[in-house]
Amino acid sequence: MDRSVSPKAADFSIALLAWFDAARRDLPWRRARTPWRTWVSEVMLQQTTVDTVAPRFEAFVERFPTPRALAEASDDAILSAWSGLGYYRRVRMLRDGARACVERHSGEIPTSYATLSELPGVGPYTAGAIASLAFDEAVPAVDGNVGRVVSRIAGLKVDPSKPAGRRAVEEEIRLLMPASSPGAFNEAMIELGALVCRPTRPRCDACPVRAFCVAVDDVPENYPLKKTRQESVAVSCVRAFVPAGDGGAWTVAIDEGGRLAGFREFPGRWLAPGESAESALRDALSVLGFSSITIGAEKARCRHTITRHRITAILHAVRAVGPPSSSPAKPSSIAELSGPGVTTETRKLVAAAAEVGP
DNA sequence: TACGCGTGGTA
DNA sequence: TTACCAAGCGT
Repeated sequence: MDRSVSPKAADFSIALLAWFDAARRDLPWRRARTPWRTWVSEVMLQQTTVDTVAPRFEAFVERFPTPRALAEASDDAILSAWSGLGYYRRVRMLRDGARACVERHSGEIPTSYATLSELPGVGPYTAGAIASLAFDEAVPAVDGNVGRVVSRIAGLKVDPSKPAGRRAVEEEIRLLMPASSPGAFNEAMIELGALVCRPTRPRCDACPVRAFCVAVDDVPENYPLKKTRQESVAVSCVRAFVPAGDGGAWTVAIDEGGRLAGFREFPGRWLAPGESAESALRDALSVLGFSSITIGAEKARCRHTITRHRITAILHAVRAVGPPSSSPAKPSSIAELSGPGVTTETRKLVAAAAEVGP
């Protein structure tokens, strides 16, 4: 590797690593750099901010200290431990990856990029991050930060979120990366993107590698190429608060396989254009086996966004005779309705209803 | 390849 | 208020 590193690349690394040594943040996953802690943190940080992950990281690795511990955990346990992090599919994939370690590697985490890449939920970035940060393998790890930093430094007019753009960025990294400390190099590039080479208002005046940067003399914000975004869609849904016991209400579990699988929510459904809330609720509750349905007043409403769907959820008070025991609907206590087993939309509705009054 | 997947923060 | 995300991955 060293033979391909030019004197200019060596100067780049020296400047970058000196900056990182002084500026690196004290983050939980950096305090003990084990392979498992690295893996967990990288998955948590996918599309999720440091401020969201930091307060939840230690509790998770304390509860599941090894891949084997997570491999053997129940759905309820992992979803509860992941509560508040979003993208719940990630923790199921992490568990699948942990199970693969148990089944194929005696519970150990593979040490090479190639073998890490064969684990479920481990893509090019995560494999590169674990291999380099935990095992010091000299491989690129291109996340959103690194894609932005490298496209600016090299003046690449590519979209690093696409495979072709990512490969172009990886080629540049191979020219720059020092054989002596690839892990520190990758982590420093990520940190540079987060603290200095930001998406908007980059702090080029404080950049340790501005002497090597093409975009600093251009318009840095023009790099990298932006991905085209889907238009967001406004949708409404109606839900029923059918009392069940002391402050509680009937809920249904979301089907396995769909989004938010495993969480509970108030019964209801999307509102078709022009459809009345009353007929939609009557329909949804009948399907679940409720009878003698009386739709009451609006009890609460909330706004909630899931990816590109802007949802307005409206909760109605409803009186009805409970369904037979064969129904998927079950009673939930008031405590459960504001706990980690329900969707965020449900917690918002419960909170909004509490503000109005019981 | 384009899309779906959750959440909380910022402009 | 809405737009745009923030350390991606699987399908």
